[in-house]
Amino acid sequence: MASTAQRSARGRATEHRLVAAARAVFAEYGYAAARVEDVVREAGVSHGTFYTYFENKPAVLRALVEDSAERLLAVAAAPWEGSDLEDALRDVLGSILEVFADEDDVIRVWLEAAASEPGFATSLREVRANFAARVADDLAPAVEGSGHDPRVAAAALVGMVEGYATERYPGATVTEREEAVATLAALWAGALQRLSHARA
Amino acid sequence: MASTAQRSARGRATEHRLVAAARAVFAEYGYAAARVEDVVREAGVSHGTFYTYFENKPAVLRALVEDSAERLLAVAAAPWEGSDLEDALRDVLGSILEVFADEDDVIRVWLEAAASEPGFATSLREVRANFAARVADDLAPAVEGSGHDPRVAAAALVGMVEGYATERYPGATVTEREEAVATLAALWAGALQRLSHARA
Amino acid sequence: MASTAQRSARGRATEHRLVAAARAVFAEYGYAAARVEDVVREAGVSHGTFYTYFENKPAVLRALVEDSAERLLAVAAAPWEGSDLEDALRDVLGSILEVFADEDDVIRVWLEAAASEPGFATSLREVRANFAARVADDLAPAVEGSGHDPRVAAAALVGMVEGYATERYPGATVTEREEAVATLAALWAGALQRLSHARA
Amino acid sequence: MASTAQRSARGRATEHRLVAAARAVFAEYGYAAARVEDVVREAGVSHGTFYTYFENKPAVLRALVEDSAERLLAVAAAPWEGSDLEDALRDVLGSILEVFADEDDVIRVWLEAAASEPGFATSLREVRANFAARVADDLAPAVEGSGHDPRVAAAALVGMVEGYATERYPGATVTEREEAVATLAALWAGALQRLSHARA
DNA sequence: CATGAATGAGCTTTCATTCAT
DNA sequence: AATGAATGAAAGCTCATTCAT
Repeated sequence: MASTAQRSARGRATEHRLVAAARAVFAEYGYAAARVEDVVREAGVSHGTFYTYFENKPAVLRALVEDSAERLLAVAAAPWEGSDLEDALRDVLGSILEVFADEDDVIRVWLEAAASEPGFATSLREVRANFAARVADDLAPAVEGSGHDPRVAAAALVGMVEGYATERYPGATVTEREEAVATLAALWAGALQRLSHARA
Repeated sequence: MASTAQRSARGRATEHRLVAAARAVFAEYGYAAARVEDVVREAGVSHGTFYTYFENKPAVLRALVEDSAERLLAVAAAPWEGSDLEDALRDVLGSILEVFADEDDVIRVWLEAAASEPGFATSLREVRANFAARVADDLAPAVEGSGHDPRVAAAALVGMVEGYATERYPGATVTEREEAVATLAALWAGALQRLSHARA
Repeated sequence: MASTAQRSARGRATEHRLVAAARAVFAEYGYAAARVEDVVREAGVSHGTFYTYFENKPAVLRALVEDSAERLLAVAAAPWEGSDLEDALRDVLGSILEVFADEDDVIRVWLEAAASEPGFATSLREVRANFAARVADDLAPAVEGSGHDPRVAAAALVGMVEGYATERYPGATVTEREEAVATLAALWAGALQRLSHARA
Repeated sequence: MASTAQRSARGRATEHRLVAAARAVFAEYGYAAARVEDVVREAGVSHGTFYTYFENKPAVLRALVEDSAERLLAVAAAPWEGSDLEDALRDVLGSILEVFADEDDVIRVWLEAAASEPGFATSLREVRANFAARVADDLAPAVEGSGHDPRVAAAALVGMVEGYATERYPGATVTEREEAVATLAALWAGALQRLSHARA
């Protein structure tokens, strides 16, 4: 039962259509309001077919979330490289915004579902903690002796990117999107510089 | 026969217990998973009584959200005063975090409900836009001619605070909470300074 | 949530109607084929009402079965009194057939449900074991030294009554019913006499 | 395209595996709870194959039941031979218990299915009536003038055997099984003797 | 004001059965 | 003969909402 079994090519195609349909339907109605019926209609399959591939409604979201989580964790783990800090930031922020742009619809329902279904809250916490820990580790040396907690700064900086990425980026023009990377990198770099100069 | 009518003292007390119960229940289960039955049990009243005071389930959340929105808009509108920028930021960030600490549970369900119910999405957008506009206006002169869009910076800075406030602040120790204001103010001030020095 | 809560008089009446309706519907269609919808239609209540009183379909049958089991266990435990063996047997067999006549419809579905739902199999085994143990104890002295196992004889005699009671008794005429008690008592008494005279 | 068609050797083997699988699955889960999916998994064939051999789920049970019914009717029809009554009874009861031991699993589901599906109720009634009529005919002369109804006695005696056979015999030890024939024969003979001596 | 029994629309899920390959 | 993906009718069950008391 559910999507672990071996599938024929036809089966994989159907499963994929269901996943794509779920993504579209969840994005349009929200997770709570979306019905399995909406998903199967969108996918053009029968009701029963849904349950050959997914155990239930949470299971499709889980499939979507797993993919997004994987991409997010990959960006979080990637090396930060560049000629200087701001250059490295531009690079990594560009990647992050790209993932956010692609996965925005999934991330929104993930956030929604996390409020009522503990499993999604857990996976969300994990991804965020991963980003925050990564940033905090990078920050730690610079912040040393400043009296500031690198974990606080990390949470704030991660929030800065997430906030921009989810609130403003999806509706932004191409031009704004391109320029935004530079602006965020500048903000982050400036913020960091202030912390590292601070004396307790 | 919803919550606009004149109430006796007893009536106001019942209504208040329902609102408090809804807040607790929504916080524990999430908005989607919370049932009217859970709310009335928590409030110690009967099923029917709920509908004497609220038209339906969204209506209680609306009552909660209206209060939180009012407080948030008040902080957004408050004058930013202080001997220098960082001092003013510490002041306003302190107020914001205080509100977030109080209203955190409501804000979470608000975010959740916004995903499936347009009304809550609208009010949420309004409050965020209010903050972002306020910050963008404050930023505009400093950013002038830097090539950076003040609206991008504003969204990012608002996101920074919201991110820290919702993710890390609720679980933080008293000490961290006290120090966090200074850290956020420093980050914000440093970020701003970099923007204003940038040349297109 | 199910029938343990305190009920108003009206509530008890509704619950009773549901139990009676379930009894009739199960008897007509069998347990497997009976739908909750059939029960609520028969009871003249809505679908939802069923679930205010019973957790699910098995739960109503459980209510019915508990009552029947209680009556059966009461007959099994009653003292066997009479001027001689056959007289005592007539007395107790009369009681048993009376209960079987009343509870026949419940016992049939109980048997059916026991095949697919372990809970009902267990309760059925318990009641039968109770009868068999009671009879075996009564038999033991008479069978002593005969080379016959009183438990085998007990199972057979209990089966004899159950077989007649469920197969032939329900469709029997009043006259046959009255005479059957004497016939069964004679069979039982004769059977016993043979065992007690047997030599290993 | 059910099981009447001509089959290749391979086809007969598949059909046989399905029948055996159904028997095992029905015995384990009961008829109502057993799914066609369980049967085909047990048989190691695909879903579609089931319907090449059987029209539907009842059809496999029918196949099983027909075999059991045939064996039961054969014992019912067999001549009762022996040096005296008890000897003849031992002979016939031994045959009956043997069939019951073999067909116990089928008989149980047959009983279950009879409660919800009229066809199985009919065939069951037929087999029982056959036994009862045969026994009643044998009894009639001996009971003549006793005031007892031979059909009542027959139903009781058949129930005695069926009761022991289904309740106690399947779980019995080899020794008990061997001795049980003698005990049942003694009970039956004793019971009969009492009836024939009775005066109305 | 308060109660809680009753409602019924709506959604999820199951599973016997079909049919293109 | 065999496969297994797809179907869709049927239930089961939940829960927001109503209303008689």
